[in-house]
Amino acid sequence: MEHRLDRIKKELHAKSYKLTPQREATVRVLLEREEDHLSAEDVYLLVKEKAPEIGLATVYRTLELLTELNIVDKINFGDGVSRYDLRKEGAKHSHHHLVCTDCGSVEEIIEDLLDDVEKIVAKEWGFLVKDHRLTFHGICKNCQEKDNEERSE
Amino acid sequence: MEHRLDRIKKELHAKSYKLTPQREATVRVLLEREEDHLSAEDVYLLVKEKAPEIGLATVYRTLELLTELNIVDKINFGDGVSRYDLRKEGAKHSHHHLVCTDCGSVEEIIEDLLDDVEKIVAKEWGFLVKDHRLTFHGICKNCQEKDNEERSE
DNA sequence: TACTAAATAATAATAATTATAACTTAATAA
DNA sequence: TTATTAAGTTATAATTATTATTATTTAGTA
Ligand SMILES: [Mn+2]
Ligand SMILES: [Mn+2]
Ligand SMILES: [Zn+2]
Ligand SMILES: [Zn+2]
Repeated sequence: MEHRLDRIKKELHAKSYKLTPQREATVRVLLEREEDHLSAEDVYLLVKEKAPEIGLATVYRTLELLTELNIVDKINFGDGVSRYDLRKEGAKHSHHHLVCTDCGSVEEIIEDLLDDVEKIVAKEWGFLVKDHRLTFHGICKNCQEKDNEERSE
Repeated sequence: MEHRLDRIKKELHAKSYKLTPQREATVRVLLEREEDHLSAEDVYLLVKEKAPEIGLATVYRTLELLTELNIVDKINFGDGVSRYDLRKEGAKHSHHHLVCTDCGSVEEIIEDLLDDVEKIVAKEWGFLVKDHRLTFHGICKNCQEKDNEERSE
């Protein structure tokens, strides 16, 4: 954790952004809750535990900055809020998501499954792909099993 | 156009929703601007030309209903608004998009490029895919050509 | 330690979306 | 056709998410 924090500190300094305690606290929250997909408000409430004086606008500004630096991805699952998702160390692209329409769970696919598709897009559409957003909507393994049990009772 | 409108009328009636003039006007706008990706406000302004007395909330309700019926897809390109995208006739899935980060243009890919990926997701993650959202961010053909010209000058 | 651009807190403002309540109407069937 | 009524609409208010403003503070640097 300290390792990744250090890398992020360096990325900030490399672009001559200051490392404030507020920014550090925000990054710590994102690292601690890496699996989650927190909204700005979620992040704000968690950061407040470490740095109670922080303002919501500062959290928004920090998340915007981290997005600009590609440290986090700003994603949207169709509820009214933006969510902020830490990139895996060294990842070039946003990772994929599996959203269960039944229980609401969100699984992550770290492996990049789009290489072939991107080749087609480059070839057929002449589009130079820089990044992607891929989300599947459907029924997660758990919910399928639950359904099966209920049906066989 | 009248053909597709009729189909949509029938889909509404099949679920015992009424076809009001406001809904018809909204659907007509969506059909006329099929290539575009209109926000609720965009739709509202266009519908007002046909039905000046319509309210913005009615447009929101109508778009919500059409989304529920999978006649439109509610999509989000990361600017602050939801956009409403008519499904192609008979399409089971939301289609893909190419968003140019340079000029802001949005191209559509109607062909479904995710069949193979979905098979992997089903097999490896046990996830039952019902729909997907795929957007590529990058540089469109036009902007690439413009860049090349400038560089060679 | 002093300097200064950058960042923050504490608002206020804006923009998008949803809720409420009184009125209107599309579909249905007598 | 007309009466009925659940569903839908308008007008407006409220809520929620996000961004802007401004006076104050501070991180990085010399
Ligand atoms: Mn994720
Ligand atoms: Mn589209
Ligand atoms: Zn589930
Ligand atoms: Zn372009």
